[in-house]
Amino acid sequence: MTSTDPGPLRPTRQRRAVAEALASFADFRSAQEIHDLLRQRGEKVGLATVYRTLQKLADAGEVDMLRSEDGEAVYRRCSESHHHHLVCRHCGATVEVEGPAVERWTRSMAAEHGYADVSHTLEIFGSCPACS
Amino acid sequence: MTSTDPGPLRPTRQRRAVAEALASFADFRSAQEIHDLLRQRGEKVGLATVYRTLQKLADAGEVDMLRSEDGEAVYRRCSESHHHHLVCRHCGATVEVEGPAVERWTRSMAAEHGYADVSHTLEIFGSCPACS
DNA sequence: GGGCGATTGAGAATCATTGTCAAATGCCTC
DNA sequence: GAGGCATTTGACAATGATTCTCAATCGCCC
Repeated sequence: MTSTDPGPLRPTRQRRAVAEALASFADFRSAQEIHDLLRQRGEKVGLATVYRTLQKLADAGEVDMLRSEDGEAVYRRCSESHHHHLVCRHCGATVEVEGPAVERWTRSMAAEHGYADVSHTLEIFGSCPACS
Repeated sequence: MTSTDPGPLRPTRQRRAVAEALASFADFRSAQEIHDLLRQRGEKVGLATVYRTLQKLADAGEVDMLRSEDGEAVYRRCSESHHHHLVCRHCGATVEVEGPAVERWTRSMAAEHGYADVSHTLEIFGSCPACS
């Protein structure tokens, strides 16, 4: 089944460390940056473990994952409801935005062309007030 | 200066080959797939050249470039107006969609938070009629 | 035809991400 | 609290896309 089997997911020291690292950031960070932060804090966590943990958190919907323009995966803790991001392309400052208009629009576009089981990705980039 | 003068862009055999390859596809292809096609056709074009050419075409706005879910860059020739894509996640069939609603929405979201110089990316994924 | 800068190609180099597999750990049962 | 066992971890190799290097070629203009 594609329906996610919740699975056990044991709370280990490493997983807690990654979760805390995420909590200390306000914007998107790559797995490598998170790994570096943990290193500096003295937490010993393997890089592969950071990747694995981030993926699981993303699957569980506890963090957002998106691709920066050069294709690198970046993560950020987030509210649980469906939303999108307004990201400053200079400093990375991020605002969560949402609105039924887009959701409705994507759904109707998909329906119009007979597409089922629809999902979408939407990110907005710009210069934040501080960087303009 | 960072602002690079576009420059002439010489029409070479290789660039023509890549352009023709793109013309023969209706959906998104990776640089590697395009390179393979050229190989099969007997055209001798280096992989690095295919990458370079695709990037230039994308910069010039003659092709669309987007990232598949696993971060790979994929390209497709496209109409010139601003639009988005409805992509079948099984077979890759693509439909170009557009609508002022989203454009308006993203602009107003950005304005509301004081962001300037706004751009956005939006892709819709689903199962096309043939794959459902 | 010649000059010359743009372009190409082959392969090395980079770099994020994933796979491997033995060792370590968390949890459950007794 | 000890033992059994599946999950998780970590160090490092492997993968795979993309970029870099640089000498050889090519296209354009005179």
